[in-house]
Amino acid sequence: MADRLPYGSGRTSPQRRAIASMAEELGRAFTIDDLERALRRKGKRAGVATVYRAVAAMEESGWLERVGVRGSKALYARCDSPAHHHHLVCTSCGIVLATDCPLEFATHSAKAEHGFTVTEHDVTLYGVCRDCRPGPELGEDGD
Amino acid sequence: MADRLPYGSGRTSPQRRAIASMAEELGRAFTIDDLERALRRKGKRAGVATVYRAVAAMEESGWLERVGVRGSKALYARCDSPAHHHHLVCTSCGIVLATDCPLEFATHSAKAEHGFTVTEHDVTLYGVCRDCRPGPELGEDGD
DNA sequence: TTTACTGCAAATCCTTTGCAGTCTG
DNA sequence: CAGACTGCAAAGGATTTGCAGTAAA
Repeated sequence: MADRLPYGSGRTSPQRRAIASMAEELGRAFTIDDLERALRRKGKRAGVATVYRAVAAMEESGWLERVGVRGSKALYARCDSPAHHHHLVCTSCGIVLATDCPLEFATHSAKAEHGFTVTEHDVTLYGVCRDCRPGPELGEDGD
Repeated sequence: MADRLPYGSGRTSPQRRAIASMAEELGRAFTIDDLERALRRKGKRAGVATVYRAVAAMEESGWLERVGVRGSKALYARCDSPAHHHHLVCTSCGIVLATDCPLEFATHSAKAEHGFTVTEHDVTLYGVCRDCRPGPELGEDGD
């Protein structure tokens, strides 16, 4: 378990517990829809509104993060790291890796070149993770 | 005018001409709604669907770019630069500045550290441009 | 003349909200 | 017991689509 509560100061319930453990179990990026489907597959049901509300609470508590979009649906993922970072989302399996913020210098150059003060930024890198990458030299040297 | 046609190989029409010139005139980031409003203010009308379709055509032809979101609405801006780049969107006045892609190295490190091959990325930096920045030492030293 | 563009309205899609009922603390 | 949480269904907001009519080429 994490040392941070899934739903901030909120109350718990069978649904929220199921939602939290499913988010944990999925391990990778998911949409609200993915989550619901996964729950249903396990025989656990939760109304759409409940899932949206629970996810919102978890996001607010920092236990979950919005890591981009897939089509027109928001993507979320479990993410404990309190440090500022960004996400590498595999478009094949949805695994989410965290990467340090690569924009410190961009922020600097924006200021230097344009006098622009960056206050926020949205960054998500999409691509294919090691395990999903096809290719000849994908040996089983790793894990 | 630009040496690139606003709406690719499409046909022209009074509406599309008005939409294109308004996008040009606005100069900064706008939502479909902003655009419509601006047109109406000039006495030019265009149905929502028409604006959406025209903007889609212009985006596809590369004459316009999606430069982020404002709330739940997509933000667009005129942007000729054919080179890969990202946007600095002023949250105060909406001016859009282009900045070189700051992610080459992030892409590299993603690969080096995680074996992750970045194929796409969404990056928009929000902040305050020089002209909108408040503060005492906003001298007229620069350009 | 052909067929893309227009406009309106209906339809989608994702997400949020209202409300009465249930359950946690 | 008070108030959060749940679920259903209706509401919302942005964007898309169907269709008949108009107008570029």
